[in-house]
Amino acid sequence: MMYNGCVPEGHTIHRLARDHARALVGRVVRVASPQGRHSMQAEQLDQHVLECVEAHGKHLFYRWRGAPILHVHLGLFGSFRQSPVPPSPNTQLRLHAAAATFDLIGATTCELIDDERYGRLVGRLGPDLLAETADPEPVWQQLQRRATPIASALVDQRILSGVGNVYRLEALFVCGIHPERPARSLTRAEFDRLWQTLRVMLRQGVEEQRIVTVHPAERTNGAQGEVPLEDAFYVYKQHHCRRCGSAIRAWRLGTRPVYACERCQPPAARPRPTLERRAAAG
DNA sequence: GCCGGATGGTAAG
DNA sequence: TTACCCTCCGGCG
Repeated sequence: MMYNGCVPEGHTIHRLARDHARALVGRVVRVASPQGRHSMQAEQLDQHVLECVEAHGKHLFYRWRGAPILHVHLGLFGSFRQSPVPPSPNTQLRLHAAAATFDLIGATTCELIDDERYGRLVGRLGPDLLAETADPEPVWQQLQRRATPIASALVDQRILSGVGNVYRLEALFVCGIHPERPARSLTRAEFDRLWQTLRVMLRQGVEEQRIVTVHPAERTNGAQGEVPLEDAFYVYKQHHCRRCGSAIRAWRLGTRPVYACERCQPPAARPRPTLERRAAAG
């Protein structure tokens, strides 16, 4: 299973946690590092019983009976492959129990950590949209304080966790919010809708193991069978708006590509005057 | 065969 | 802001 064969956002991580837990928890797991770069970690984990697998934002944590916590972050290229044929020579870590084999490839982080580091890592993450009881209030508080573009704030994992480049752009489109609007310019109603939209999108991604944000009624190639790539997104890598037909604008925000329909997502009409300006005017 | 991207993140300057 | 880490794949010669 390739999990899209693509770059992971929170939905991929949560799906992996679920699948790995079902296949491996409670079992003695064989752990090896075919590539050799993680032999030390493999030796420490081999033949231990896996107790649970947790996902926090885009981080994975594996807890073992009598061994340190395994921390995995897939980064941009990382993936797990299930019983791959043929196996990649670059396999960093192989987890195997009973009939299940998972190979880790290309992860930026594959390390053993203690509870203190675990606490620090999880502690610096904002609420995880895929956590059942994710609390929107601290996120709303943070956004109200920030002048940075909302698109940038949405992928700041300290504010909220699990959202990546595709989900942020798709959710902003669905909510009619321009990516460059200052985070603090959002109304509470806009924020609530954005929060809800992201939660629904991510949950759906976990189930479908793929990002498809376009509503079935808006797909051009019918709603049956596998959704073709050109029917998956509203704006990400698109050229024309599916709703109004205008050109999708593509540009760079920081280091990341962003896409928006500036007709469906109008830029802020008038920037709110700053305190200084108001003082000068008064 | 080489080059350039790609849904991420960190750390140095 | 920039460099860097990780892998795979398609485009181009």
